Amino acid sequence: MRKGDPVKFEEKRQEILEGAVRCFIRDGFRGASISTICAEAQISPGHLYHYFPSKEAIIEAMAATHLESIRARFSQLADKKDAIAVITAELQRSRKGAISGEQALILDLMAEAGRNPAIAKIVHSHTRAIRGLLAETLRNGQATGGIDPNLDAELAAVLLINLMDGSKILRIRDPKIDTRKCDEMLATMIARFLSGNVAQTD
Amino acid sequence: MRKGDPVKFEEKRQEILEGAVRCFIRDGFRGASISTICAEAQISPGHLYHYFPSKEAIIEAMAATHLESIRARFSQLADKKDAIAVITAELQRSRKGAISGEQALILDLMAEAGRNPAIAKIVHSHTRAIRGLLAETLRNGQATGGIDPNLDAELAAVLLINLMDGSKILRIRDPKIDTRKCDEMLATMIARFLSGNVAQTD
Amino acid sequence: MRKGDPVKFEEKRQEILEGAVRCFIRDGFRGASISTICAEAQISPGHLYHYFPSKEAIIEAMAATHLESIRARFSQLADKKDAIAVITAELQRSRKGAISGEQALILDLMAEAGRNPAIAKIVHSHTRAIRGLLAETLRNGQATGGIDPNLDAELAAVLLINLMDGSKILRIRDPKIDTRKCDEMLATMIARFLSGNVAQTD
Amino acid sequence: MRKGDPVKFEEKRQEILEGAVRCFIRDGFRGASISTICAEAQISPGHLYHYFPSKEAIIEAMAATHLESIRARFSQLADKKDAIAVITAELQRSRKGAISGEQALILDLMAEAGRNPAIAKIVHSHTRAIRGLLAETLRNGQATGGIDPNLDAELAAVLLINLMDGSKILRIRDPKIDTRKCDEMLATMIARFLSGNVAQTD
DNA sequence: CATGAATGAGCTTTCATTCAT
DNA sequence: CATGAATGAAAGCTCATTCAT
Repeated sequence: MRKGDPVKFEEKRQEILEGAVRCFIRDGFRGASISTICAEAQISPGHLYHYFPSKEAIIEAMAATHLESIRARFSQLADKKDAIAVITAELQRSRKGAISGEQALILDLMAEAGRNPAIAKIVHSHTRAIRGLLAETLRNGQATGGIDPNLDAELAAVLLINLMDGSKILRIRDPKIDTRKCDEMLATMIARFLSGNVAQTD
Repeated sequence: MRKGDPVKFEEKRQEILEGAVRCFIRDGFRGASISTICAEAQISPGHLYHYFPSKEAIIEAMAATHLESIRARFSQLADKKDAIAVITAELQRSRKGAISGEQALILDLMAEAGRNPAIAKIVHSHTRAIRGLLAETLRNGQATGGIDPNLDAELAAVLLINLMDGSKILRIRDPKIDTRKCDEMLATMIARFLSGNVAQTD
Repeated sequence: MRKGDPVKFEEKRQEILEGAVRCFIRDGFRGASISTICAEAQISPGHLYHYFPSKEAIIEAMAATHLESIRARFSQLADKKDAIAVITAELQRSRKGAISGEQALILDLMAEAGRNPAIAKIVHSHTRAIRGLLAETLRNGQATGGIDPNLDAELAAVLLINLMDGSKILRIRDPKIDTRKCDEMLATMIARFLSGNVAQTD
Repeated sequence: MRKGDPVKFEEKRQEILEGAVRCFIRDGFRGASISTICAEAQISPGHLYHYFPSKEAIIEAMAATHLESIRARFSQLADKKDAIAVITAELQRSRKGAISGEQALILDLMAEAGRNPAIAKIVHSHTRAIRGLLAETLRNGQATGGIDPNLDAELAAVLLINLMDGSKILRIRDPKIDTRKCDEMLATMIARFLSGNVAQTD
């Protein structure tokens, strides 16, 4: 696991992870085999272990990398936009996103986190980060108006994540769904939720 | 796959499936092995193949059975309650539900549906059924008042399923979450969505 | 690891162990592979694990069985003969013994015991048993005369085992050695030791 | 296998062998891996093959070197002392010796010699040398008195080696053994053997 | 109906060895 | 001289599945 040129080493690691992602999307964490990953990354099985000590470690590294890239994207969005726009942008990206099959990957990741403490830890930390970003955006919205100031920002952030998670399953449940209409109604739902109609709550 | 008494045959099948569910919850679809399932169902591996032609078939039958039981529950609820009550009841069941770990099972199922056409088909049909039930309940609500009549009931049903799916991930993302508060805010969200606040939507 | 007929199960286990012994003699513990053992025992690699949970377990079982058979032989000898005859008989058996290569096996076993606590435990218990038997025989000899009564029987037993162990290496050190003469001199050595010449000891 | 400075080359070879010995003691011949040896010798795997063409060659060189150092020690001892003192000195060294675990190494070596002709050859030559030295010492003793002149010096030397070999196993068979007492009785045994007690031999 | 012995492909991982730099 | 990236065969082991009883 030592290396000469740390830069090249890290590059190769990323290359392998990219191959692994493709395999995980195609076959799932358990379904993907080391030899498939090696074929995808164009290296020999022996050499893979130069970069990762175990399949487990590949999954962990991949989870960390993938979730971090999501978090980074959120961070950028959160800087410039209001909560609704952040969520909307993310949902659209999720649907038309560069990496097809990302949804299944996240589902696998969450299912794995339900059984594997190491993955769980990574997911928890990621979740905290995302939730924090969203909550802050919401608080900004509450300060500048437009968002119901009575909402607990942290909890509302939880629900927004909830919605985004659910929408990853949406296409699996019905691949023929009209994405456009669906996004519109999601926007409606979020808007109504955050704007603070008190009609039926108490 | 021969059978003497079709009733006993079906009973045994269900018994095996119940054991399989426990294994799938504990270890996931790939992680659970036939021999584990046999141990759980107290049956020999040879005999198991009397009831199911393959592991694949067990997963499919289990998916069908499990989703059907969810649908049946929904059907009962939908008869008597309004949409909000249906969702709320279901969410609470999901959290405090008899079978702990059911969430992970559903996640696994959805992830599998993303790769396995046979499972996908089962999920699609189940989704259509649930969505139909919810949409009908929503339409009733629109007729009797209390629910925004401008909402497309089918699409709104999609979103409600969305919320329920997402809330399966919620506890995995953060096991320490305050379930009570979260349920309350979910109710708020749904109420605001369905009641039809027009604040920011147009 | 369960079974229908415990007798057949045990028979098969012994059969596998016999094959394993041949492999261990030929290739050593580490050098022998599961697939070699399977070939020797004429079973498939998967099936081997029906009878033993690991290669480690095979080595342990084999060690236990092998050492036990040595102990049983000693036990029989010790009943009827004096110490010198016991050792002499054993040495001759070791040389002309049915199982050729047994010496290398024992060496491997001892080397393994030096690193592997599980094997060490088995060896220790075996050693205690053998030493006890020899010591008793020696004490009988001391009582009936012919063996120096001043000798500590336990310690003397240790030395006799020492001699037998060493003689396992003898043939490896020089395969052309004159076994006959060597045995004679060993008998002389033992006789002189046990008879109790006080010439140079103090 | 090219070399610039033959002296430095040989020094590095020895350095590697020293590292290898430590690995072989710890893990056995098969258990020790090239990369472990490289780590121990602080050298890269590629570079190691500059000095040795194969792992096999390392074992052989190590065997030759190690046995030669034993022979050299014997040679020194044999110059100045009588046979009993030589053996006693060696036994004590073996027990309290600088390199702990050396016993296991020798056992491994002998077991390997039982299977590997190249190693066997080295061992045979070493054995001949040691035996010659001991036999000469014994003949000296027979000439100057104190050692039974009727003993075949070569054969007696074989038995003394026998004893030394066996005592390498002693501590493995029973780590709690009282080394001091054991050494004393070994001295007694050798003394009685060499002094020529005729009590029960004819 | 029911068992569990048996298979063999495939899994993750290790390791001696080679080679470009 | 020296590195460590790279290979590929083989290791121990698991598992879905079949079959004789």
